[in-house]
Amino acid sequence: MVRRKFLHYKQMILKMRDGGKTPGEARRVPRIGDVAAAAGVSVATVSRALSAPDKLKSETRDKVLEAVAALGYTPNSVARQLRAGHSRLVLVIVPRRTNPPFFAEVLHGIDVRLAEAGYVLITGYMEADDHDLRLIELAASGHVAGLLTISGDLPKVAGRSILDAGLPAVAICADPRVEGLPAVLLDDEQAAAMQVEHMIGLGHRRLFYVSGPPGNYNEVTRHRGVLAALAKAGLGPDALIEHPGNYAFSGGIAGANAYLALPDRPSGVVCGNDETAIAFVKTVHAAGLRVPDDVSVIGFDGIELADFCEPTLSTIAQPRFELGAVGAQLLIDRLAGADPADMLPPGGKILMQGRLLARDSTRPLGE
Amino acid sequence: MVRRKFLHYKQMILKMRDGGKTPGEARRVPRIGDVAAAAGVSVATVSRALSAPDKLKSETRDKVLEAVAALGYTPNSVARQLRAGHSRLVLVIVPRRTNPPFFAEVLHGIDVRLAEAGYVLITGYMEADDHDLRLIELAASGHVAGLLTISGDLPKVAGRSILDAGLPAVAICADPRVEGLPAVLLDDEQAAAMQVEHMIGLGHRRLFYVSGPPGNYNEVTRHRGVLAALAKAGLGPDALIEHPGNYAFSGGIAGANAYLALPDRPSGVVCGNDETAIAFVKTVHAAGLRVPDDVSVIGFDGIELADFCEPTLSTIAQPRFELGAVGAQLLIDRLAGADPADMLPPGGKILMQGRLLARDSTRPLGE
DNA sequence: ACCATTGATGTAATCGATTACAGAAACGGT
DNA sequence: ACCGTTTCTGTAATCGATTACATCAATGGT
Repeated sequence: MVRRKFLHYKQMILKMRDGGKTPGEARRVPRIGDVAAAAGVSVATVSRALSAPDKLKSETRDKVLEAVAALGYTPNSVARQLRAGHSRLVLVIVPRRTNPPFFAEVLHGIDVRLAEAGYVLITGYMEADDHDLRLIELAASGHVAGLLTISGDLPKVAGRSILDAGLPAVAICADPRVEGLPAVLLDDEQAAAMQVEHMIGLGHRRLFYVSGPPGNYNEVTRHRGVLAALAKAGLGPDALIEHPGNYAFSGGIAGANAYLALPDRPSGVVCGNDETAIAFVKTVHAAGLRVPDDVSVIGFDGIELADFCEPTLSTIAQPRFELGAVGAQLLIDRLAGADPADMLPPGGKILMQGRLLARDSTRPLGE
Repeated sequence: MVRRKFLHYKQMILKMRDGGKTPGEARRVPRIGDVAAAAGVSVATVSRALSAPDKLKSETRDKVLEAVAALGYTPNSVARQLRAGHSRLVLVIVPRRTNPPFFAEVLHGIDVRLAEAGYVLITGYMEADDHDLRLIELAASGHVAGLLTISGDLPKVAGRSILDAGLPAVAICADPRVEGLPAVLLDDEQAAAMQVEHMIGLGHRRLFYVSGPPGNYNEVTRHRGVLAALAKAGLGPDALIEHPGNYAFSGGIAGANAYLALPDRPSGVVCGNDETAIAFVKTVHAAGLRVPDDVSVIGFDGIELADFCEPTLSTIAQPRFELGAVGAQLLIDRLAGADPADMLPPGGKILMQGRLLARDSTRPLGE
């Protein structure tokens, strides 16, 4: 009896919370039981009307669907998810402030593909070492079905990795080098080689290289490509002067200042990404050098903006949308139960090719 | 009996799904019951050890926490959420491909503030009319606690709005003009007036205006500011030639072409945002005009890049991080039960001020 | 030493949906 | 008309955690 009274009170609070201030307009979110009552059937029938309509007599089904529409009922997906044991949410780990124009388009590819397959995307922004625990707990909490990372790193705290949650995961754009983690990547080595070959093809024999962050997966791989291309052209490593960058404007400025301070400046500059290249161009311009007359500069990524700066930037276009979409598809297949080994080439990675965009920031040496 | 057998089988499937192929390594995700068994206590005690530690004898608590650590237990937040009736997820509606450098920073502000308050952000990308239903259903599904929109529009399908779910919501950067919806906005009218006043202060008496998308909230408000500033300077509306834009590169190109075709070109150009301005400069440069020698151009937003193009772009800086953070805080307060009326000025909107950045793309007329 | 009070822990109801099984109704064959 | 199918719908168990209430132990006051 006392118990019943308590429940009644609790119910009132609930009503007030859901509805509004005036009791008259107290309109709570309808539950499956409300629909059942309105249609004069059981909750099981309502559930079936929505998820397996052909199991019902058409007459009953219509009655239920009418009630659903009248009440504006949407199934509570939290309850559904608890019962079903799996969710339709995918967590995407994104580096927080790095290179928004680039990652926005990768995300777009991911989002479009996930949406088509009925999944919803949760973006987890990750700073270098910050906020990791929150994402790890989110992954372990049963809320999400799978994991994508377009950041080179994965949240890790005190030896606890986000992968410990055992979620199906796929890496996009950068490879965290984790055993068994499928990855969709640009062929960075080949693409970086294209940068260098372009320069060499224009007659530049000495190059300045503003890299990405030392140790970064993409940087390491691209660096290998740069050296390989030089070697292939018969040039030794002394043909290359390197400056460590960070894939951001600030790295381009610092790189340019280092370049300007050089006694004998190379005629070609290879940058780790477009933002770096744009900042580089801007900085050497300010110092009185002209691009491409005095120095040729090439970027990497092919962001839209590279076509809107002065001069337009030669660069390597990444298939950003496709990288995202293919990565998302890989995860969708795994969530559907496919074996990664069946979908991937032997190395466990899908490599996509970059495309050289030769524009105005590079030109033949001495012309 | 038969039932028991079925359950047993189901359990096996669960084990295999959670664990792996080899029965030996079948490691399922631990539940609260597993921890209770391991610690030799009831599930209630485990729950209390995690959420109300001081209600337990320290001895018991330690025993439980040990078991938690040993098993690597993380509470299933789906179950928790179902029981609690509310979640820690906040859905942010973001325009899909528009102006990534700008929105990325607003999102950053939102994310930082939400994270501090223990919330997790879900990004719902929204295209003009696409994918709306998915977001509406997500909002109505009980998964999210609140709603932020930094897109001018809100998902709406067949008369059903995302606000019908009754979630606490806050608008940031753009005002969907919905009764009772709190908003954190730039003082667009004032900011646009600053653009014009800057131009007039430099002696430009006739202006070309590449607007945002006609009808867009920001555009409408800024347009009002432009006209007000002209009137204040004693200039009639014939001092302004308008071209409808779209806040993207393409709008800047189209605007520039329209400008170039003019028989008598105004000496000052006011753009709806920085991307538009950058594309405008690029296009008139290609046609042989020089900025700022032949024409002064001012942008809007203050994205990082505006300082890295040639010439550096005069613009109005928006406090992007703060807009996001303040908007997030407003929602957090509402979720904590605060009355919006207590937090907001009478109009229901918090207006933040823009800041003029006078750089190289504008200069006194005739100098 | 006994009862009252406080404190610690356990039992079981609960959140809202799905679904196995049971039971009822409709149908067909003889 | 009766029985066996098939078709449809209802009852109740279930997902994993939280928490009101019950219960039991320990403590203190007299």
